Amino acid sequence: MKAVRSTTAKFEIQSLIANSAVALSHTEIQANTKGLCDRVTIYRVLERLMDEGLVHKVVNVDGVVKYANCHTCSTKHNHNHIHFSCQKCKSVTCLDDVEPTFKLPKKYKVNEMNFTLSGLCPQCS
Amino acid sequence: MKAVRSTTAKFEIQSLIANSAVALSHTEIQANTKGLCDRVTIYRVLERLMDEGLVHKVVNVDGVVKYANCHTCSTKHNHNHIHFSCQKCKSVTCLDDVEPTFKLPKKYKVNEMNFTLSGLCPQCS
DNA sequence: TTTGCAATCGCAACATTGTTGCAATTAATT
DNA sequence: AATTAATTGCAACAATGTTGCGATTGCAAA
Repeated sequence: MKAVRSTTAKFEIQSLIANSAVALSHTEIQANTKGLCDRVTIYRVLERLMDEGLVHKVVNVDGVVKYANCHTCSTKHNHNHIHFSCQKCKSVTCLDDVEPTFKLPKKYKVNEMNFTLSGLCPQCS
Repeated sequence: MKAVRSTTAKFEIQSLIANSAVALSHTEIQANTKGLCDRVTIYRVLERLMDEGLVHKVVNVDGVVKYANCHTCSTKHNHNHIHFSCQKCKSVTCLDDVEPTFKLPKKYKVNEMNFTLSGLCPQCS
C-alpha cells in the first residue's frame, strides 16, 4: 500500500472542508486557499482524502461536484444520507439524521443511495 | 412566444430518447446520430425539448448529465421519482412508480427531490 | 544529522463538456 | 414565390478534470 504522507496542502484543504458547514467545490477550495498550491494538486489531494475516508464527494442536482467532511465514514462508511441543495445560494448541506424509506418493486440490487432535496436553506428562506 | 418548428434533428433526437429504456447522455446521443447534425445543435435541441416538456434532465451520481423521456410531464410535471443508476453499465433508468418517504427535521423549504439509487440493474446483476 | 526513496508537487499539455456570436440556411406562413 | 423568424454550422471560448514528467519533499533508516 502507499504510505500516507502529510503535507501542508493536504492539511489546509482538509481543515477547510472539515470546518465548513456546507460541501465545497474545487473552485471554492481553490478560492479559499489562494496560492497555497496548484490547481492539479487540489484535485490530487481531494482524491487522496477520499481514499483515506476523510472526505466524500457529493454531486449537486445541477451537476456541480462538491466535497464534504466525513463524520462517520471511518466507522460506518455511510453515505446514504440526504443532502440539501439550496437553489439560491447553491450551498450543499449533509442532513445526517434523516433516513428515507421506500419500496423497490423491481429486481434491482441497491448498493448506494443518493438523495438530494432542492429548495431554500434556512438562511435563504 | 417563440414558434415551435419541427426539424429533422429535433425529430431524430426526440425519437432516440423516447425509444430508449434508459436516459442518454449528450455523447451517447451524438454517437447514435452520427453525422445528423453538429454537436452544438444537439445541445440546443435538447434545451428546446426540455422547454417543451418532452424531455427532462437527470444528473447521475457520478456527475454525468443524461436526458430521459417525459411520460407525464405535460400533465403532472412530476420529476420527483427515483432514478436507478447501474454501476456496471452506467445506465440510468426512471422508476416512475416508486415514491420515497422521509421526515425532514429542520426548517428547509423543499421544492424538488432528486433520488438516485446505485447498484446493479436487472441486466447486470 | 545525513542519506535514500517513494510520495507529492508544479507545470505544461491535453480531453471532455458546455456556451456564445454570427453568418448561412430553412420551415412555415402569407 | 416571397417573407421572416427559427434553426443550424462553424469557430472560438470557458470551465472542469486528467496525465506525464522532472523537480521537490516528507519520512524513515543508517
